[in-house]
Amino acid sequence: MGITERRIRQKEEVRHRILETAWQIVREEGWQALSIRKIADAIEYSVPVVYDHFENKEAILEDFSRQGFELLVKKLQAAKKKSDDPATQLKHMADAYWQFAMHNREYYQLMYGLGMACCEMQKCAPKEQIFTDLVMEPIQRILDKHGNKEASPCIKYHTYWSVMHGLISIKMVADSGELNKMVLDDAIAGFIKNLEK
Amino acid sequence: MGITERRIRQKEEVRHRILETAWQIVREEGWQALSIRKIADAIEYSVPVVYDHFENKEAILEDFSRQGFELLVKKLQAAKKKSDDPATQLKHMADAYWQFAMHNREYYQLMYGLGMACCEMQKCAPKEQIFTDLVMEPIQRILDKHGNKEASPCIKYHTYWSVMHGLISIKMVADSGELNKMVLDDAIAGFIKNLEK
DNA sequence: CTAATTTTGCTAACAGTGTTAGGTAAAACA
DNA sequence: TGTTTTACCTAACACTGTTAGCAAAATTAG
Repeated sequence: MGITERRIRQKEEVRHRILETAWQIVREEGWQALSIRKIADAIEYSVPVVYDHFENKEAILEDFSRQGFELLVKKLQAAKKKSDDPATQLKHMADAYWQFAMHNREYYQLMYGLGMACCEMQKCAPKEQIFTDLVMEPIQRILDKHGNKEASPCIKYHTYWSVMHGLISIKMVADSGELNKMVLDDAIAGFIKNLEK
Repeated sequence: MGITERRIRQKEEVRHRILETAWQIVREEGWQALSIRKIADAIEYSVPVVYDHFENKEAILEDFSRQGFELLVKKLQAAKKKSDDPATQLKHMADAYWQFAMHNREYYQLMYGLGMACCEMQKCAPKEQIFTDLVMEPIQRILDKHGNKEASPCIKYHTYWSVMHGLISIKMVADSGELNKMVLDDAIAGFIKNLEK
């Protein structure tokens, strides 16, 4: 009885085309230009069909957000593997984070934009956990190596994260040109030096 | 001939009521709940009257954004005046920035939210200049005092700004509780220490 | 092979949004 | 008093997300 299988496959294909089309619209016109009707037109179906695959518009955005987090985690993991030295790992991850944001602006805007992030971050607790592990571990190693027992690794983790996010988010909204990767490198270098004290 | 004067005053009053009402809606229901029709209903005028005072909705938001920046600059200036020591000034300003963001969430969301900031920051070049002066000067003084000639004050300025913004913006979207003012203090302390090297 | 049932997809609407064209009544001026 | 300006409103346009209800097609059961 391969009939139902075929139907599921067909349904999956429409779902895929919705996401594909939506992504194309976002790339060409930005997030705020994305509408259900535009998607429906592009995939040559009527509007309610879109609602057969996604509960609402937010569900589509959440899907992209999830994709974005998965890609980012992969990039960060790959960056971390490039070295065994914790300080170098933190530098490489900052580099990867910067690259991700610059080459996937649409993802980044969605993931950390005001619209979604508040809802998304809490739902993505496991993903947040990955981030924590990824960053906390090298921080802890540096603190241990230098016998820095006063510093809280949790606070340091948030500091590291904030420095990266702050730089990139400012870069995104007010790309002044002066704000290049040197600033991030400087900030991360300062952060690491402060860990070693 | 005080007639025209009175009419100007009346017109100004309606404009003021529009802003007042809009602000109330934002406080009670958030930015995304603000609509022209709601404003019109609340001030007991028809919709087009709103457009006699503001070219469009964005103009209303820009007005709030301007208010926000003015208030923030005042707070930063006041914080800076509390001390003559440049490091203490940077700390006090970070403190004031944090306080501003926490006690004026609506302003902060608008000023640095994805929607406006891109358009706003460029228009507000003079305001940006104030920020630059406010922060760049103590940074330069610290660098000079410690004979740190390699470091670029421009890069340092952006670093300082990014650390603050990053922390607060993450706090805004994912208020985890762990992310408190201690993190900011830690980050700023590290930043200053790195200036003195 | 026919009849019942599920699935699929559509039209059309609802309740919003920002924005504007066009007309009317009131106020100010000559 | 007549003319012109101003103030204001109704009604619409072109969108948005979302859903109710119906018709046709595909699948399943008898």
